Amino acid sequence: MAINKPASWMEPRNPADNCHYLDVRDVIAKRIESGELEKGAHLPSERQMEAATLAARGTVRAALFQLEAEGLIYRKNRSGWYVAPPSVVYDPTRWEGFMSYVSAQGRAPLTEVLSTREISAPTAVAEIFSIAPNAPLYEIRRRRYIDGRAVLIEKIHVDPRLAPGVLEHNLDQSLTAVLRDHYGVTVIRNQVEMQPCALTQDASAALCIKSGLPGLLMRRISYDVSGRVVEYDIEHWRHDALKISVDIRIR
Amino acid sequence: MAINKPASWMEPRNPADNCHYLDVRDVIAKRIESGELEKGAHLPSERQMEAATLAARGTVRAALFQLEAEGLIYRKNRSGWYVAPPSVVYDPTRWEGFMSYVSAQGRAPLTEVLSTREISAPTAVAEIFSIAPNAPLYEIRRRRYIDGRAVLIEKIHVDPRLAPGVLEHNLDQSLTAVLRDHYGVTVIRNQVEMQPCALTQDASAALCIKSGLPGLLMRRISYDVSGRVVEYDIEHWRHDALKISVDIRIR
DNA sequence: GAAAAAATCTGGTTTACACCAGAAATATTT
DNA sequence: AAATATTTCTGGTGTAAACCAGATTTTTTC
Repeated sequence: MAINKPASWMEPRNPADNCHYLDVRDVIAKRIESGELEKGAHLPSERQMEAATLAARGTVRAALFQLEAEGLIYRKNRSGWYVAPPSVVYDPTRWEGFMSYVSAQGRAPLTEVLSTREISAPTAVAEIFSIAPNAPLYEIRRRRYIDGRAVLIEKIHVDPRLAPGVLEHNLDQSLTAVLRDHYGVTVIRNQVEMQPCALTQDASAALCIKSGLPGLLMRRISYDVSGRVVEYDIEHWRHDALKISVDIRIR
Repeated sequence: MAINKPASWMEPRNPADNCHYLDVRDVIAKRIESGELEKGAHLPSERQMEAATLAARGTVRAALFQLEAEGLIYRKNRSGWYVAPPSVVYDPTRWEGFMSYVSAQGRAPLTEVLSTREISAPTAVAEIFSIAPNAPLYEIRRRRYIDGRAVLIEKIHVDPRLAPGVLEHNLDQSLTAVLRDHYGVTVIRNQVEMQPCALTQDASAALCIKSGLPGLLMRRISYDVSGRVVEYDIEHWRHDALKISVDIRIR
C-alpha cells in the first residue's frame, strides 16, 4: 500500500532535531522524489498512514502540511491528498500570456469566464486608473486551469473608454489579444507584483481549496503607449503552481 | 495585555466556515493591521492567548501558523511570536545588489561572511560552470540581515580562473563589485529563479528558524561578456522577507 | 557589583479522542 | 440499465494533557 516500515525509519535521522513529524515527511518525500508515487497519485488516507507509521494522526497531518508548504503535495477539498504536478515556469519579463507559456511547457491551459459585469470603480482601483471614483469600469472574473487543475482565479478591470463593449467578446482567450485585435490597444508596459498571501474566502472557494491556505498574490497593471492604464489584474494563485524565472541582460 | 474579549469575537464571522482557529486568526490579524500591535512587537505567549481566547492551545497555534504563512507574524526559536516587519521589494530586472536595494528602502542591510573555502566542484555545479567535475571552485557562505533580522543565507560559487584569490578580499560587501573592481569581470547577464521550498537543516539553523519551515529558494547564475559563468548563487530566504516587483516595457 | 546557579517561561512535539460535513462508493429502488 | 438513497470514507476542527529543550529571568553566591 504505502508507508509501512514499522519503525525502522526512526534511526537514520539527523540527531539535531528529534521531530517525529519530519521523519514521516521524509518517508513520503522520498517516495515522491523516487517516483514511487507518481505525479497526481492519490496518497493513502491519513488514517492509513497513521496506522502504517505508528504516529498519531496529528503528527501525520503535521508532516502533510509541511509537504504541502513545500509544494510537493496538495489536497482536494475533502477527497484526499495528491502528489503535486510540476509547477509551471513564469517569466514576468516575457510578453507571453498564460495560455501561451503554459502550453509551451507541454501543459494544457484552460480559461473559464466566471462572470462579467460593469461596476463603479472603488476608490483604490479608481486611483490606479486615474479616473474618478465610481466611474464605470468593466470587471471580468476568470478561473484558469493547468491540466485540469484550477490554479488561479483572477479579477480583471478594464477601462470602458478604451474598450467599449469588450464584455461582448469571447474572453476565454487572451484578453490582451482581444484588446489589440478589436480595439487597437497595445500594451507596452507591465508592472507585476508578487507576494505570498492567504487565499481569500472566494478565491479558495473558486479553487476548491480549504479557505485560508497560503497562496500567491499577483497584481499586474498594463499600460498603453500613452501611459494610460489598460488593464488592472489581480490574480490569486495556488502557491505550488508556479515558479518564477527571469533572464536579464544588460543592454 | 492583549486579546481578552471573552468570546465576543465569535459573532462577526462569515457563516461559510465555522473554523474557530480562523476566528482567532482574524482577531490577531486585525490588531496587527490596525497598528495596535506594532511591527516587531512581541505577541502574548500561546498560553496567555489560550486563556484569553478560550480556545485550546492547538487551536491558537493553528491560527499562528496561518498568520505565519501569510507573512504577518514570525517566530524566534523558542522565544516567542513577533509581528513581522514589512517585506522588502526586490526587482530581479534591476542591476542592484542586496545592500543597495535594501538601504534604498530605508532599511538597514548587513552582510556577514560565514565561511570561505576552496572546494572541488560537485557534478551539478560543474555542469553549470561548464568545467570538469571536481575542478577547483571557491565557495562563499554568507548570511544577510535586514534591520538586524537574518533574512537569507547564501552559498556562492565562483570560478577561481576568473577571480584567483578572491577569498582574500573583504566579502562583507557586494561580491559583484569586488569582481568588477579587482578582476575586471563584469556581469552582463543574470538568470534568476525563484520557488517556494522548505528550509534545509543548515539554512534554518543559520536563520535561527525552526527547521523545515517554508522559505523561498532563489538561484542566480551570472554571466560575463563572453558568456562564461561568473557566479552561481543559491539563496534561501525567509518566505516573508521579500516581495517581487517587476516593471517591464517593450523596447 | 559581578558571576554563577536555579527556577520559570516559551515554543515544539506527540498522543488520543470526538464530532462534523462533504466526497465517494455501495446498495437499493425504479 | 439508470436514477436514487444510503452507508462509508476522507479530511477539517477542536480539546486536553504531557513532556522536552532552549531562552529568559530571577535568585543566589562569590
